[in-house]
Amino acid sequence: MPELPEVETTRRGIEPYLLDQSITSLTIHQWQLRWAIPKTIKQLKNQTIISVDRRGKYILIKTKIGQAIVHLGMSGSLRICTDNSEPRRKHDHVEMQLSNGALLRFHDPRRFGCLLWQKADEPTHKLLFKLGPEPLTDEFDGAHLIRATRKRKTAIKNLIMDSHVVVGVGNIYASEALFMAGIRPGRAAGRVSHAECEKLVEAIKKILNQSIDQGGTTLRDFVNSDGEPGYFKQSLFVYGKAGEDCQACKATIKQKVLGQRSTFYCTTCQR
DNA sequence: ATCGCCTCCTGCGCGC
DNA sequence: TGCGCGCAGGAGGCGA
Repeated sequence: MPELPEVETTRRGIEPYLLDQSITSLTIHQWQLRWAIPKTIKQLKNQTIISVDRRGKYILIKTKIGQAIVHLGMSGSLRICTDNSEPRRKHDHVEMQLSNGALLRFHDPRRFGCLLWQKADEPTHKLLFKLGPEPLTDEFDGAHLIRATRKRKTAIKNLIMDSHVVVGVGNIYASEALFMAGIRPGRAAGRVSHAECEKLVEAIKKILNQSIDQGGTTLRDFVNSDGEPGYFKQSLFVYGKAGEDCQACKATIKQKVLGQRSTFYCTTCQR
């Protein structure tokens, strides 16, 4: 399940193959993703890619006349094939042929991802318009989280996973960051102290940065590789560890559902 | 404005 | 061994 570090690693992995290349053909094998791919996506053909950016978990492939907006959902991946004999796999829904001979493939078994098109003269896409700050910028700081949490009754874990508050914090790292900050996931956001907000912000940045650093070593897996691209197993303290001993205090890691999502925490380390 | 539930889909793991 | 069931999950959309 791609979290922000995986998406950023994907962006870095594909960027060198896409930048300054023109799209010589675009083949859609499956139009029905989370939302149907718009027919207007065909405008990409013969356009030159001028940048490959990321906003939250959205990858933005920009040309002069507009940009493709790609989301990997939870099972999506983007891969580069430089060997044209490599067969298309099941669930390779979109193929983008580039002028340098590379082929970009969008693979997504569960089809929770999306591929949308936005013309350059249109206002910011509604999916991108209301997004909160990037977690790794200075804009996301303690003061921001304090502001966002005051008088909020929703669980702090739900709040940090809300993309209007901050983008890119997924279910796994939400549990991990709250463990690192010593905060119970279910606590009302408004009851998290200023000092704890500062701590939580630092924990989120640390976890995401660590994971991106690890991803850097797997960049080559984005090209001509079998299996899934270089997603990485960061060493996790609580996620998926229900029933196991907490590595910090030996208490048993608990699991509960919060906002319809599995949540893991240590009742001793987190208050 | 805020909250919480629903939904999309397939692969996997479990129990029998 | 094989089958069927239920769960997992990002995040927008919607009803209350």
